[in-house]
Amino acid sequence: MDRIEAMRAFVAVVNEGTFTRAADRLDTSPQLVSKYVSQLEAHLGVRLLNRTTRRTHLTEAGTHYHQRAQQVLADIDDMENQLGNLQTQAQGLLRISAPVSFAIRHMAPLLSEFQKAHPAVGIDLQLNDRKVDILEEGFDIALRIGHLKNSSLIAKRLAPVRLVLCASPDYLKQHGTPQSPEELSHHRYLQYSYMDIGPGHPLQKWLQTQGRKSDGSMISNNGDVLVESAIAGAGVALQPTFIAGDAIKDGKLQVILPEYEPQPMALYAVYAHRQLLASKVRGFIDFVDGFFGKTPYWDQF
Amino acid sequence: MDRIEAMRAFVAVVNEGTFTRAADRLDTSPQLVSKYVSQLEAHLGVRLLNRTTRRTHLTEAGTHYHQRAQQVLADIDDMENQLGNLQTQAQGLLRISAPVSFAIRHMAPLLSEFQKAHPAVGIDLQLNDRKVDILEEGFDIALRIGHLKNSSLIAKRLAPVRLVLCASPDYLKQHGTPQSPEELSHHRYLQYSYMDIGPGHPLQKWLQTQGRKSDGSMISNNGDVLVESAIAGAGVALQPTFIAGDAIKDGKLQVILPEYEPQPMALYAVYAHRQLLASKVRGFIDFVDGFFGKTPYWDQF
DNA sequence: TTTATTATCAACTTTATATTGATAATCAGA
DNA sequence: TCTGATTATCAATATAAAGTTGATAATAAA
Repeated sequence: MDRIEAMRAFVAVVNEGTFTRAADRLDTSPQLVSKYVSQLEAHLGVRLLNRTTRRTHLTEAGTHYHQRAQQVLADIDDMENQLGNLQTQAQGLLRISAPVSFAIRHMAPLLSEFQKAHPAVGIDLQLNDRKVDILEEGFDIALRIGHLKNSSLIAKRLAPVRLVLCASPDYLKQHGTPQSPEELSHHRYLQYSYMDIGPGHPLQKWLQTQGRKSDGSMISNNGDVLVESAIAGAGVALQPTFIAGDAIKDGKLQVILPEYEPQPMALYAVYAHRQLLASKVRGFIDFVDGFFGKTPYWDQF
Repeated sequence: MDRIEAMRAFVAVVNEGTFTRAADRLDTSPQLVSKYVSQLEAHLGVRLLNRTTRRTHLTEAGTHYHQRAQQVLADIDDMENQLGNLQTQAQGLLRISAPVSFAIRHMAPLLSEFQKAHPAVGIDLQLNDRKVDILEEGFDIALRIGHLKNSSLIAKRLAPVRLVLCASPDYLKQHGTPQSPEELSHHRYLQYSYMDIGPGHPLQKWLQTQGRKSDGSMISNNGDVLVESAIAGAGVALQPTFIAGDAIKDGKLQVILPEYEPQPMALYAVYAHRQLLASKVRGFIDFVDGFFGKTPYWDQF
């Protein structure tokens, strides 16, 4: 027995006066209403209604139960409506984790446009370059850059992320512009801590050997710093275009060995499940999907 | 799906932290708990829990739902407990309808002893000689005297009700003591309005003919009055011993034609149903049953 | 890596549900 | 008083759901 339905049946009988009219109102048969009320009485161990074939009368217990049951049913309905609204109206707080450098440069317009479209959604944007556990830390969505390993999470590809080797024109004038990967060995590498372009790539060997040097080399876990260093002529950086794009466009950096550009990575939105997704999450995914286009503005140089 | 059980499962999972422990607490299988929560989510159209194999985390919707669901469940439990107590503890107001003359003479000690045994039960005693509709008028029990027609009501026999023909010794001295029904025709009958001893009885004919006379006859719907009149020597009365008993014992009235005494009627407790009887009603029925014994005290003359 | 724990799935058995038709009780009006 | 209409409930059956068991994938800890 679904006790909630049974309670609804009982309350309907009391309010409508007869089993038949209650059945009409609940879109069911009088037999079923009768059964429901009987089961409810059996469950409670109390007679709620004195019924003849022509009329029904509440017992003392029934009077008490009716009052409170009505309240409980109203509570449940209210609760479910509230959840329904939460669901359809896209409201609540959307917690997003995003990579530091990307977020600083490119997320402000995205978020402000999203909030224009969904005014009831609050946003909590946390910048992290480590791989957060979105469930454990309570994130709705994490934006990630890289080649994703398969996991139980859903990943939606949002934009390509090109990596380019680049250095300042001044630096290249001084040290020469490499024409092949081998010539790179004479250059200083501005290394990003978590860089991984995959094994087998022509540049891979250079990246690894440079990383091991300790003579005046530079490592950072922040791409902006490395790009700024490259602009200042400190060496060669392998960085995504969403960081280096502006400097390239302005002529402050020059792309080298473009024919050896690694396979592009991608920006992903990662979230926990596909079904019964809160609409604030659904809405954000849909919104950000296609926002940057196939060739994002930062790649237009 | 029983939504209440599903809510209980969800709340247990949240409070216990895992599906398995929740299942332990609810004495069921983790599979079932999982199913319940899934169904609840499907019903609500919202994901309530983000779950991995190792841990569960509430969603925003889940947090809201958990709070309110806990409240609703507590409400329901409280409501049912209250009804349970009402049921087991015999409390509430017991509404009784009883015949006027009987109640006046014999119910006070019964009721006061009953209330000693069940202090939480209040009594509303309404005196009526008409046949009340106990459901329509909201009575729990009606005491009735007579031969009951079968109906949908339950009738429990409580005591025999003997009818005796009687008159005052003075009256009999003046008019003679009848030795056969035929001799009654010379006597004045103090008639009770609703008297019916059934067809075929030797006295039946006399009762009917006397009732039609209009010369100084006496009719009342109250037996006390008729008995008082008989004591005063106004005529012969056919009245129950619970009214006339005292006067007979005191010698103020004399029984005549005892060998023609009608088949005894009975005092009945009439109530609406056998199952799920409120315990105040059950308690009263049990209490009054046997209270008067096989030969009630008013018949001991 | 291996082992243990956990949530969920899938298939099945058992139980409950809802539907239909029938019945007894009651009321209204003739 | 009788007939027809209304009403609650019963009984039987077809359908759907619940609950059970064993298996699987994912994760955490050893």
